[in-house]
Amino acid sequence: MKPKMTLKRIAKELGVSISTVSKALHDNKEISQDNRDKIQAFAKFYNYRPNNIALSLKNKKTKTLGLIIPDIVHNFFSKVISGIEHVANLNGYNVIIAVTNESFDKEVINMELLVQSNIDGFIMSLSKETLLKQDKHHLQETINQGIPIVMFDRVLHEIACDKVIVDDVEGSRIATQKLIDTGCKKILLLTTGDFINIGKLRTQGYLEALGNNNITPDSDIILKINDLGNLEKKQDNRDLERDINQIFEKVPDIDGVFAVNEIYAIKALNVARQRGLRVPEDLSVVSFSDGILSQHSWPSLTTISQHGFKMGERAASILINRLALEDEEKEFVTEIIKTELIERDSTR
Amino acid sequence: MKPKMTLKRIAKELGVSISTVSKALHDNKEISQDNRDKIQAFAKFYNYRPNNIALSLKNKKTKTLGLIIPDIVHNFFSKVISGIEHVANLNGYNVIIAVTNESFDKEVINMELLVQSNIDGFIMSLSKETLLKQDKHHLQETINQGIPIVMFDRVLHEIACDKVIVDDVEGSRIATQKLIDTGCKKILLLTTGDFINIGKLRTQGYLEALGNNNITPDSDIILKINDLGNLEKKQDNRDLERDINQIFEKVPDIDGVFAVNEIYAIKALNVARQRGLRVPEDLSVVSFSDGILSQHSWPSLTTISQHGFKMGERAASILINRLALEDEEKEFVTEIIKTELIERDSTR
DNA sequence: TTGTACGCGTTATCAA
DNA sequence: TTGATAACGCGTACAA
Repeated sequence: MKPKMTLKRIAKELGVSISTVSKALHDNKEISQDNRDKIQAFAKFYNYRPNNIALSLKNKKTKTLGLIIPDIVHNFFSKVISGIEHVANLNGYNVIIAVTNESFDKEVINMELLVQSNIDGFIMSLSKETLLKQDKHHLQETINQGIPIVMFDRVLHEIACDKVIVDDVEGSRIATQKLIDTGCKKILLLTTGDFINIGKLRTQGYLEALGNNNITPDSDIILKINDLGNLEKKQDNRDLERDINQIFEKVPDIDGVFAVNEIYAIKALNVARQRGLRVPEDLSVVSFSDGILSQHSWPSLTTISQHGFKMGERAASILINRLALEDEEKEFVTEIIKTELIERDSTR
Repeated sequence: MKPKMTLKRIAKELGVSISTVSKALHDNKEISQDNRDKIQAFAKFYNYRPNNIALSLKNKKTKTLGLIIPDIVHNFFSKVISGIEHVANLNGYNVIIAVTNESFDKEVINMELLVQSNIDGFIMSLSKETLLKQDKHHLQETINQGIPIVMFDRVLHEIACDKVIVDDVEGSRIATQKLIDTGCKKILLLTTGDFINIGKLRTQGYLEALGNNNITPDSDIILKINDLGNLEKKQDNRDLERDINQIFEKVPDIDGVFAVNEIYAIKALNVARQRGLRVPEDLSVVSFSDGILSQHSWPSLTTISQHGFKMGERAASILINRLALEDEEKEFVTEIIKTELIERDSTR
């Protein structure tokens, strides 16, 4: 195990000073062509690479981005990470990922840890608990420290920073309209509690679509599911199926379902099967979040794609651009990623 | 935006020397109790945190782990990452993730990049292309540079390093045996090309189970699928369903399917549906890799769980232990994570 | 054209 | 009990 090449070692071996080596490697004209060639050849031969830590210490930049997400075992977030990774690498940035597991405390701790790791900026999606508590002191604090934040998907609009979001209202409107267009009259909405802004917004889109078509909303067929954890992981989410079933019991002529995420949609599919309803003949289903479940379920789900990969790409490039600007003057932007209706077999 | 607190600033404010401050903050008895109290209080008040970069420069340790994975949008890898994150954070380590997209070149480049970021060690799962080419120079090189590697799942046994794997042979044997136990006589195997060692090993387990029960293997019902990319993402994987269908055409009395991953199993489910076969009454299906698809498919899939989270945890703690040892003497270990049969609705 | 010296923030050694 | 100094690796302003 050979020790690492450094400017110092090169200098000693070649009998010149460190700064000569440094300049030569930067192809500085101050240094004679002869020496430049010699030093560069030597460095190349021994595969010299400048020490990033030393550079970081000097430049006060680590070329590292901190990424805070609620959950990594989640198709949407995985896609976002992919997108972030992609443009980060293109620009010579590394990405450190920290997972909050939807916990406010872990979000705060992770951010502090990453700040101490001297990351240059944050990309983050807030935990459910943070959204619920509406506690944003840690966010404001990091911004005050001069560390820029780009929020995506789950954002807090009161915070002055860049944001990348999906037009949840529009996406839901389109989804609901699709159901109406294919003849649905009674559309069950499966959504989250209002404290999650995406749940709230998607509910709003649903209501707007109904309004546009002069359909009176019926609170009996709006189910707000309050789960703080991660439903995908829970074994005991039978409860949800039971709740959905009860609604069908009460309102048997439901002919459409709009679910704000894939899991809810799958549950609806299961209930339909239990009740002998054919999808899409008797019941149409549209889901938000185009993930792996939608593609492989039976029947495959018509969904609203959030373009997670693209969201990640945009978030990363916005952050990297801001970091490149040095002096903070550019206005904060809120970029809206267009959603897209992907038609599959769960609708007519 | 206030400038960061440093030893130097504290020293100046308090009118003492930098080294006094440093010692006081380390509660060094050399420094008078008075001064220690004063300095510590001051530091606490101004929320002083030592600069990790400076520490890294001195210690030649970054407390950062490099993670190289083929694909992040993949349930199994996500779980492994979760496990790694978990123990890494517990031990004060950060994790930098790089994705290879199954490409050898990206694997090489990413490793070089992370080496330049001065990560302390690697955790990695090899790309399909690397397995195919059997090119391992980049692995050997990093090891020679004194950077430890822990490989998981997709490993190369010729490389001297720690490894965390699943007993693919045993898992497959158990899966196949389960099918045999429930009465299957003709079991279709859906596997990958042999160049992927997990495909090879799982095939071996299948064959062993047949042998144990005096069943003669039939090459007509062994389908080796050669995909280098990521099948999950391909739209045109209809081909696979067609191929499976053809086998059923040829061998109509197939009554069981063992698939080495979830996607293949889902495809089998689809083909069964097309052919009017009831699962599990007419056809039983067992899959490897317990992911989100297995839980939510219809019927839900009996699978072999690889315990991805645990694999990640073990890989990380093996690496962190080795890093703590400093001088390399400990023997390399190969840890085998027990698989587990998770029975769901696709088997009787 | 080359080299010296300093600073980034920290710790450790040695001198006062 | 305290402080000055060197060192980690690099870049650069300035001196030679």
